[in-house]
Amino acid sequence: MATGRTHRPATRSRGIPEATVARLPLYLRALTALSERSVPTVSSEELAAAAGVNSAKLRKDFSYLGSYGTRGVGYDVEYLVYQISRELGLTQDWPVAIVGIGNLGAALANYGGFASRGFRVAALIDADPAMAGTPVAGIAVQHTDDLDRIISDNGVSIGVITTPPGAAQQVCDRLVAAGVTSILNFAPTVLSVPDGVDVRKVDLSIELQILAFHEQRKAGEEAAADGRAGVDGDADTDAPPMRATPAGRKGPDGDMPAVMPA
Amino acid sequence: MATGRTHRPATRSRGIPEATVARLPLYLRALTALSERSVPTVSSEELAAAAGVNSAKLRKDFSYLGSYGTRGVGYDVEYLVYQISRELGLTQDWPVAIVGIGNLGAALANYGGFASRGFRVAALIDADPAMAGTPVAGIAVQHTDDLDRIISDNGVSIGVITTPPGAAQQVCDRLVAAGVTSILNFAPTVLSVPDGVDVRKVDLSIELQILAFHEQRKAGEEAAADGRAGVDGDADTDAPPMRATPAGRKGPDGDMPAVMPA
DNA sequence: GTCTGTGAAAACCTTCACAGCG
DNA sequence: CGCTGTGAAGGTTTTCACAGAC
Repeated sequence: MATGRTHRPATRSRGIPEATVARLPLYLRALTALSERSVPTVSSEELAAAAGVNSAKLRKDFSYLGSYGTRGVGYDVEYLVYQISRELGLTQDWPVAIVGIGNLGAALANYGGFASRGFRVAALIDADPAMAGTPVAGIAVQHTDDLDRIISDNGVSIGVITTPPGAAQQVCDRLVAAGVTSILNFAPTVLSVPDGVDVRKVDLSIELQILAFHEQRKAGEEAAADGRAGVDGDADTDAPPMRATPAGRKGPDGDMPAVMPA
Repeated sequence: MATGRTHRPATRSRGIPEATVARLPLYLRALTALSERSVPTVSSEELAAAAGVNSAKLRKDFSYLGSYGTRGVGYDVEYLVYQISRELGLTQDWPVAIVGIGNLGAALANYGGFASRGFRVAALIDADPAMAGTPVAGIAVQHTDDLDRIISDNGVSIGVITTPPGAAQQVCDRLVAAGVTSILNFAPTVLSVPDGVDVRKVDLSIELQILAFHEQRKAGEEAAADGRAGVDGDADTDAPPMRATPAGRKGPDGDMPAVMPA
């Protein structure tokens, strides 16, 4: 068994669907904003608009948590903030360790929204001995050699990996061995972890590629719209970067560009 | 209609399901690694393992693109790389503008994996006049005042927002007005955009909250495991941060913590 | 009357399992 | 044989639409 279990078996964990869990933070953020403006109650319609979902979905989501609304009125903002926080486990504080203090790791360490809701950057870890002791966002960077001790001493169960891709799996293994059971991975690598460890990934380049897919569709479907047409940057050589050896296949379009020594 | 359309209407765009599109970049990355090691062909089983999915899913995904495999053999690596790249629109080059050159924006500008596949950082834009002209990752930062011109001059259709949350919607509006039709949003805000504009969001704190949810579940279900028990950091005051006015409701557990002057 | 909570229907996604090509 | 491609089955998620609480 070498391939990583990345996603949990979906709907489990006391009945709340995974899709709903993924939206609770959105609701919480919208509710927190309302709370700061001292808005006492909110309807499913309003809250849904603020969170960017539709109201039927929101009501169904909330129905998994319990009956927290009042018919004809809406939801009590403070009360919902508390219930969702509790459901998400944010009424306790989660010490987090960031491993790999390059540009991105430092950016995350400095990110304010981090600490705001239940999370606390407990340690910054890097493999570069020259960085040890350097303060980043007010926290001294520690060396990878001490990873085990740092994790245990701080009771860290959530780790963030911002190392180069080549180091990610090794760091992951060490984090897991030290007791981390949830990992947020920014390295563009598929991580293998034992059962019981959760991995979520954030991947820049994947998001851009998904956007490019849709962007291409738009360009293709609306042949020539109107204003601002092809103002192209400076000379781009559009040469297809391919050389390969396939045989005749059945594809929807564009079979292969250049030389094919089949 | 003020609330932003964040997700596309799902399966459309010439039949490829959205879930499949989201995995194509994963396959592409795994294939690129194989290609660099000069592996000529790969089976669905092997490729699936490398991409962290199961093989049935992978085969179904590929079936939406066409019949690109050879029974009894597998898939030609180079050929698939090309087909997926083409499907994702990566055979052309996409100039990208990053708006908001703080820690995160700078980190993205420096991120190598950016340029590797079809994307090119064409412009860095920031609202701070003091930053104008400063080179970041070898590119001079330009001022927000020139946003429109910068977008048009470079033919940018994909924008990345890394501003503080308060500025995000405004920047978004300006990007859209200038012709951007795809946005990658790192600010923790729900963006409103007109139809036809795609928004994807990357949200740190949401990912952490989802992990916390599962982490809490684990802690709750395995009452007291064994080794490394509660070594807590320095004194944390665990006072529930609540004061509100709800009435008796039906929830699964923990109705509200402290003083309730209902 | 208003707005929640929820069964039922519809859409979507994943997994199974096997026919059939090489 | 081995491995792809794919109907069919099984799950999950979204949407609809309305009964019923306030």
